[in-house]
Amino acid sequence: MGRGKTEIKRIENSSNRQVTYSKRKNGIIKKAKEITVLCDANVSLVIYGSSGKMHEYCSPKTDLIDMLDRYQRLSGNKLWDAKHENLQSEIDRIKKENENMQIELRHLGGEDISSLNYEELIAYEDALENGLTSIREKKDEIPKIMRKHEQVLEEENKHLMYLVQQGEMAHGRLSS
Amino acid sequence: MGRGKTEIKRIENSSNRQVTYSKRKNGIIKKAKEITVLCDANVSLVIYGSSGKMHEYCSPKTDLIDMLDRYQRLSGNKLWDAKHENLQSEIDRIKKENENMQIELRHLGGEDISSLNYEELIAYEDALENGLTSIREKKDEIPKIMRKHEQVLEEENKHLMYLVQQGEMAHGRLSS
DNA sequence: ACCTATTGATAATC
DNA sequence: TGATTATCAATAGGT
Repeated sequence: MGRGKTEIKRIENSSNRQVTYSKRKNGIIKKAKEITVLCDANVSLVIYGSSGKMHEYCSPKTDLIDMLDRYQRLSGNKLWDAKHENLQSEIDRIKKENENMQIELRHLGGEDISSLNYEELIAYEDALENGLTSIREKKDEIPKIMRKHEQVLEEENKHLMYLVQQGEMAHGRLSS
Repeated sequence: MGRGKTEIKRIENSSNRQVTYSKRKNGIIKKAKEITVLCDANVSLVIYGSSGKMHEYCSPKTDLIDMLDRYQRLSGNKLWDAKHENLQSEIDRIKKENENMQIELRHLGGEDISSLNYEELIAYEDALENGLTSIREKKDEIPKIMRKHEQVLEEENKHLMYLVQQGEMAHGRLSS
């Protein structure tokens, strides 16, 4: 387009090349914006000219990181290094663990149990009974401990009272 | 361009949107290739349509990873590090959640409860009792359901036996 | 940078 | 989908 057909080959004249770069760069960015709006597409675009300057466009709502994430998932290409992969797999592992625990907690709370079979129900029942027994034992210990503690305190009190009385008596003899 | 001026706003008709997306996507990719050749620019382009399909173009010689490396150096934005930090913080968050659940599970199992105070013990006791009640209700339902099912099967059996007998009698009459 | 002749892209249509 | 074409949009080359 323009005056005279343009062959698609490197423009040798450096300043023409720079001009064309600048114009076409704007054109592409404009088109990227347009397709974003017209078709709700997501576009990520990074351009460098030979001058070294860089320009980018990324559709709103997403950022480059999002785009790249999706790129990886859809293309199967790995952009991040092994370290990131490890982190990702650790996340997946932990999430799974997490989910399992959530399910177990819900089951222990008596929720979402319709899918459980008889054996599983019995296992949960046992687990709950055991837990309950331990908790109750501990709970019942507490008043005893408190009573014991109370007794100790009382004894100590008594002893201290005695000492105080002794002190007062001695004081009385000396000062009055 | 095309027949009638086009406003740059979301195309509501989904199939038109899809067609336009496809055409314009090709257009942009073509332009990216052109600027690459004409101006020796480097271009990285990733597009997704709402259909979920993804297309990319990246100038020859480089690949997306190169582009992103240069992008980071030139823009100062840290994609890898940011990504890395995000993953790490997500791991930390999930691990913490995980740990809390593990503690709760142990508590519900009656383990590691020496640090719990009286109120907490009571709360766990209540939770366990509730869970136990629900589990037991469900557990006790199962034999009833099985018995019902058994009855249905028996009835069905009876009916089938009857049909078989009928069949045999008819067969007997015809063939022997 | 701005201007226009001209090519290129594409919306509508089949 | 894929081709066609009337139109609009981008832009090459000149100033």
